[in-house]
Amino acid sequence: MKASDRAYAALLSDIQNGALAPGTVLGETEQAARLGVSRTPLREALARLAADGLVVQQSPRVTVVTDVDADDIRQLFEFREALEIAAARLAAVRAPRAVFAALAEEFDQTTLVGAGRPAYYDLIARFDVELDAVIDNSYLASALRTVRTHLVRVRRLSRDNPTRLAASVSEHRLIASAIAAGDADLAAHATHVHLHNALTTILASLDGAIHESGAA
Amino acid sequence: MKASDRAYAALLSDIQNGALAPGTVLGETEQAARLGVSRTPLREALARLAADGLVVQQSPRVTVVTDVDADDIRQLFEFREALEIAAARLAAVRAPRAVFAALAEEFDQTTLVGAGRPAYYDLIARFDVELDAVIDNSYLASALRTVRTHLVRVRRLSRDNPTRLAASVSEHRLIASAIAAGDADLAAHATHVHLHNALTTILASLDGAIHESGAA
DNA sequence: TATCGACATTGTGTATACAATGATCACGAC
DNA sequence: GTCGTGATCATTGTATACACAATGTCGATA
Repeated sequence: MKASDRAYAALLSDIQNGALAPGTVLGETEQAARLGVSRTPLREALARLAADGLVVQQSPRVTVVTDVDADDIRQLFEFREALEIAAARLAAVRAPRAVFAALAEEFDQTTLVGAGRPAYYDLIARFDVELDAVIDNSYLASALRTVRTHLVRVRRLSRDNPTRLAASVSEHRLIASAIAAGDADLAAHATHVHLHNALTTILASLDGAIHESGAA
Repeated sequence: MKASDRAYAALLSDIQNGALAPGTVLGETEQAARLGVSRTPLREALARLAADGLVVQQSPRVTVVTDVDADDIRQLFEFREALEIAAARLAAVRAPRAVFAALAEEFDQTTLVGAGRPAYYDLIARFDVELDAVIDNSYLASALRTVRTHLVRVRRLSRDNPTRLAASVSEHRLIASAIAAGDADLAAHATHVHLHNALTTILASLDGAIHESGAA
């Protein structure tokens, strides 16, 4: 594995799990030493992170980890909505019926069995992979990848609550079955509803966290 | 100006205007020598072009200029439609009325006067800038920038015809006035129509070019 | 005491040198 | 004659050295 890949993976992970908090200044020399690579591959890693939007060059002198505030989340979800609604419509038109019917069934099972959180996230991931595959659009796929990269941090901010998780499973089931039925409008609207609910929950959780920290 | 910026600008320009044709292999040493920079900044430039999707690392050994075929154009326009419809809707909700009313008026004037091609492209560019500004969404803006970068090459493939240009001005006028009126649905649908017409023209022009070259 | 200037320190931008990997060509064996 | 194996060569990946720019601090002067 290339040193630049290792550096990118390490920095990405550190930023996503919060080890490198927003606002942290990433000096080339410093990070190169920390990760055990030289400055050249580290610069490449930083450039990739900058392209992803996870770090930003504030001045030629300082590269910092980007912040995640409520307005960023708004922007991210506006973008996400545009992409995922388009994706859902395309999938409804193009997807082989069987694939998403099977996924809908699995979402149904997950609800009934009440499987744990990991199982759900795994199922969601497979749903995303299938979606990317049937959409057959590298631009959309690439943009969705960016969105998902940022979502990892957003999810970390808002604690996931079990009620929301159950609702989310049910919403996914509807989206999958709409795609399976070839109903583009329903797939689009169900996606819209899903994202609206997800955003509402996240913002509420964020407000709660602010109030708590304010009270503490 | 940084050497890496110069290299990026030079390569971008060369790719967009066709001096570096699709499929061209870009060796680091070779291009560094050609552009008069060392390999380090050139690598950075190549990385940025790869992030833009204008070049691709086929193997760790060869970086080539990406091809533009009909399927790529389909993908690009699916993506563009998702972004621009979302952008039009957001603008209709958020834009100060006056700004886009003025733009609509200018599009109207352009039609009447029959101003030349450069004036139209200039007006379009200002429309895009205004759109980006009122949308206030860095993710959307960044994705739209990528789309526009690719569109430059697509436009080169299809020769622009005057009839289409006139229609395009008229379509833009409607989009601008819909945004000015705060009518999100109309702005979205007018954008949809505009992109449909643009794509149709491009694909037709592409077919024509193929037949001609086949006949020649 | 406050402000301006100069110098030092730190960190990035670029170049170049070195190491490693992959490809190609030639030679030999089957 | 063809296939396989090895060696050489080119090209990338990484490291390091050097140059330049920016910022901060210290001192001197007003």
